[in-house]
Amino acid sequence: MRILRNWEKHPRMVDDLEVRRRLERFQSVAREAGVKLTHQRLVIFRAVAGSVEHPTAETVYNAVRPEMPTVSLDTVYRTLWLLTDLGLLTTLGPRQGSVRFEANLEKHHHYLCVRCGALRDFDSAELDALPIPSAASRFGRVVSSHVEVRGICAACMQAGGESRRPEA
Amino acid sequence: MRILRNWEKHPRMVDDLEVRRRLERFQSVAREAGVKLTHQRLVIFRAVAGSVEHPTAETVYNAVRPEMPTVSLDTVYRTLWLLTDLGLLTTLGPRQGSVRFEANLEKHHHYLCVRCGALRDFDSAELDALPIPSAASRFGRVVSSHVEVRGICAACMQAGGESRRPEA
DNA sequence: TTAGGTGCAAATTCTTTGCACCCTG
DNA sequence: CAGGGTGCAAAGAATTTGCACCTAA
Repeated sequence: MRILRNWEKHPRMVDDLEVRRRLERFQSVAREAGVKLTHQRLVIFRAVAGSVEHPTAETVYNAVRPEMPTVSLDTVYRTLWLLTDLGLLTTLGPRQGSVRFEANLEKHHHYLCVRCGALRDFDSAELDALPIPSAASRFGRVVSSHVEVRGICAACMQAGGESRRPEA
Repeated sequence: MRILRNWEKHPRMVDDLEVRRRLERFQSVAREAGVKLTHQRLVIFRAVAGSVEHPTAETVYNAVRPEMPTVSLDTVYRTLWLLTDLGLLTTLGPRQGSVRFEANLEKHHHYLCVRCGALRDFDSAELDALPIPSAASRFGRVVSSHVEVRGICAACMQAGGESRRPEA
């Protein structure tokens, strides 16, 4: 059993209405794609859709086991990637070892704590409107862009926090 | 032996003067920190300092072996993390499996190809000056920020590219 | 009914560690 | 010459895969 990181200890929730909206979308997208709506998939998607923490596969696994003690970690992985392929989730690329998933598909930006790895969304109309410099579009087609702000989160400032290898 | 990704096939170089500047900095920082200047460290640092590709540990390993056939992959790892701890390198967090390192410590931004994983720097005075919204600084102290632009790079657009699991 | 989904266990991939020898300072 | 550094091999963590059974449609 791995040591829990700070951000894994304090699950925050997405508001209920939004979760229901995401679940509906899941059901219609899945049906349309001819993908079966299994109990596992529902529960796993709900776990991600209801979290604001950008959980890892293992975090989702832990969140889901009380309700569904027989799931296997590999089903969680397969389901998360399936949901990503269906366009229902987005991944953030591994930070400190593990890929992290999110169900927030709206344009937004990220705050990353380099101490504990906490990763939170924030909105900013001003940043949404950033121009893409030609220095960037020179490399190829541009699909999206967002700002990543790095720092030390309030919890870590206060606690000292278990300092894992930061990524600068 | 893993299949090479597009960006691993076309090593680009940093200009010579800049590499020399970085090597000098390395020597003085290492000396000051009481860290030994071994042949391995020099060669490994030069490999990262001279590349514009944000190489993984394994990419560095391959780049360095012709010159130093007896290095071990774990020495490459230890050296890269040492250099990072000394503040001479920065990491980008793993993308598609592996952590990637860079020696460019100036403020800059990133273009990421979601197909092949190519990751390139670009500069933009305008983006350098972007304001940090209070929605972000609310989470804690802010240390840095940069823009990440995602898209499909020119090589992949043309080639079709081996499509690895993209990170959206 | 039946193809797709799941659980289990084993395999892979990336990275770190323990230990004995080596080389820089 | 002493203590840090290196190479080797083995351990660990994260993720994927093969296979036989199960279940939603």
